[in-house]
Amino acid sequence: MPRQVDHESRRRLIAEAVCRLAGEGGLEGVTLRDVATRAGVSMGAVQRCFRTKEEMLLFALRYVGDRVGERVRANLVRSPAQSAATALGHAATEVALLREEHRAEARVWLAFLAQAVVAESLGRVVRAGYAELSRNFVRLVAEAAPGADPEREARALLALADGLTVHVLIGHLTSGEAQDVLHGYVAGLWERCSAGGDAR
Amino acid sequence: MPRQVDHESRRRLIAEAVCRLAGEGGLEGVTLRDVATRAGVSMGAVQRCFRTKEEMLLFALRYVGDRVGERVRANLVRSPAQSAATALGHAATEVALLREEHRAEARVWLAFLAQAVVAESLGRVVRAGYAELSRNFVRLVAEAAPGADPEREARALLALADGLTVHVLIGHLTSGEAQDVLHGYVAGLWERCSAGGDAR
DNA sequence: CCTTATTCGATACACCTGCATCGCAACGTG
DNA sequence: CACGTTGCGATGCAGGTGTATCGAATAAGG
Repeated sequence: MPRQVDHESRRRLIAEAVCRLAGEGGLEGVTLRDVATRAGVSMGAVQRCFRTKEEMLLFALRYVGDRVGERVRANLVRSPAQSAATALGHAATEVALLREEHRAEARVWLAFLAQAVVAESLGRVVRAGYAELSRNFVRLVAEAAPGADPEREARALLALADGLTVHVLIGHLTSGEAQDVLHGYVAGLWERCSAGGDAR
Repeated sequence: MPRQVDHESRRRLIAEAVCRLAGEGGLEGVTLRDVATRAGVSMGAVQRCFRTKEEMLLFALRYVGDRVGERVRANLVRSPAQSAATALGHAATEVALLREEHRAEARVWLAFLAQAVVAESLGRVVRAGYAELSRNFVRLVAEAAPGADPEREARALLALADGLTVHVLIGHLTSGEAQDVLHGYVAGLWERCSAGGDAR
């Protein structure tokens, strides 16, 4: 067996090239040739790692999805140290990808999102990602705001975070404004249910 | 001057073909040839109406943006008859494009949105649309919830509506769940500020 | 009637796409 | 050391893309 290369690490290398390209020019700007160039390998290598372009995109999508999910989970495990409410705020901020250094990641995510609406294979992956996020959020909400309906509040928070991400990407909101909105919302949630019964 | 055709109506005809195609296969599935076929004209006619593809997409984007904005505005003018809070709910529901018959429009909008992040020309149009929506929402919030910070609440509501739209399109939420979240949020907003001061 | 301006449909063109193929180089094993 | 297996880079290929061009059909003005 000659020339054994670590396929998995190469796949990650290529996935990162995909992400950088998608962040710059959207998913339509992702070409096998450009990916190969950007990753510093030849087209043949890309073709050996992924039988087809769709397979490559699916891998890249899981790659970024996992990274975001991982960060949220990391936030969760060190949440006991903080109040559940602030943990919720941090998690939402994380999901909203508001920090400047995650802007590229957010662009990639939106590009995949738009494609996932019309491509069922991507849709499945995206849904799975959101399902896990949702579970985590429900848990956090139940802990932080025992009075409210956790399912609904979690859905609202997740949707709000995503909407804010999009609005920041578009340039309709600044990152600071979005953070302010998110912070205000979480504070309101905490206030509403610490006051007693569920809202509505 | 021979064979005078109504260019404007033909442009709208083509824009609708663009929307139908974008709703089915995303913006990448929009081809000049397919557009011409779908609109029932020849490629030459499309090229006479729009010098370039980008020009065509821009027109189509404004076309759907105007339609949504128009519906929101129509909701606004007949709002005096209803409470400002329910008017706000209706407007948000309208923006979220939750009704089944607007699902296609929502897909088109998301397709444009994703492209607008990386194409400045589309971005300007999208931002302009959101700016107008935002103004209307601020007015409604100020009327419905005098206690709260209208700017921030309007931003939150708009982002929430958009986020819900995306989650419904992806299949993470059903239309009913989204409507429930939206309704709950508006109710909470009303409750929070009718109780007195702004939240936080 | 003939000219002329305008629209339209078809086609040509250059380019780019994803995928398949093929020869060469690299390596562990006999 | 030879050898065969495996990876890889380059190139070929068929299809599709946006745009430019061109001839024909049409309808007004002289």
